[in-house]
Amino acid sequence: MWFTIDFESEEAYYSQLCNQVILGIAMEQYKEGDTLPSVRQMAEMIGINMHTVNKAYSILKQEGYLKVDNRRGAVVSLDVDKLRAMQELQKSLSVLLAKCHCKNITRDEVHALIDEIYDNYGGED
Amino acid sequence: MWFTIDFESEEAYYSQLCNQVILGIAMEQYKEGDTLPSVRQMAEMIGINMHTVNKAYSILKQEGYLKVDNRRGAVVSLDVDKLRAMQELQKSLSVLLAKCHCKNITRDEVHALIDEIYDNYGGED
DNA sequence: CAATTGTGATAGTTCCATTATAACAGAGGT
DNA sequence: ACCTCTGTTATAATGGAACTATCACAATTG
Repeated sequence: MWFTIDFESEEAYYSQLCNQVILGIAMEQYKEGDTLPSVRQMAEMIGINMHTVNKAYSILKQEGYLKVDNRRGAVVSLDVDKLRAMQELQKSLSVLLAKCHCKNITRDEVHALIDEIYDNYGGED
Repeated sequence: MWFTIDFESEEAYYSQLCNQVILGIAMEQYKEGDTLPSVRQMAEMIGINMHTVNKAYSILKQEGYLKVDNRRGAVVSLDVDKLRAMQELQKSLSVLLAKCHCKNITRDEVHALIDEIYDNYGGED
């Protein structure tokens, strides 16, 4: 996986990194038990400060994507709290779909786009 | 429509207000040509500063939900740039659906949730 | 003229994001 | 034991965003 930070983006560096890790897990380039680069390695690799990487890893840990094993570093470990995830999904979608409706994007177009994106992630779900 | 600010939320006040206006338009409680409360009225009504309301209105204007008519105030005026809206939708969904996949939320569950939410907005779309 | 509209300038406060430097405990390799 | 690497914490400094406050101005309506 190739991690890169868009230094021109308005999105915070730690947020960009979080999202890329989640994308990597969803696309199964990182699987349960795999280790991510250490905070120092990752920091030097993508050109940001160690603490910014640490902040991203801390958030990912809290949200149930990683666990930390001293010496091994950050290990992909999925803690599935489906109920909470569904609640957050509903909240995000309510605003997102409101915008779609205002912009004349039909329900079917949203469904089609979702199928298209979901095909990039693991096989059968 | 009842506008309220959650002062305990991490979300910025201007962002909360933007989303509520968009929700109001999507649910057709505000229609093309309707006027929103003036920046001063709205500010006093929901208990925040005039300039924070102005910031929200400016963003909504730039994103094509309002136009500003001196003396009348903020008028709902939908400028549909569907191509841009689709691009932003795809970007938002790619991260959102990655999280769903990691949390074992199936494609069908996402489709069902979308139908449920979309039913709250205008009729036939 | 009076009142209200959006808008702009300026200033102050608070908080977040980011960087920098330093230090510490825990674990593996030699 | 010693060295090295891990995450983690503390502290400080900087820049910028969010929010508030006050004053002011051009434009429009009654």
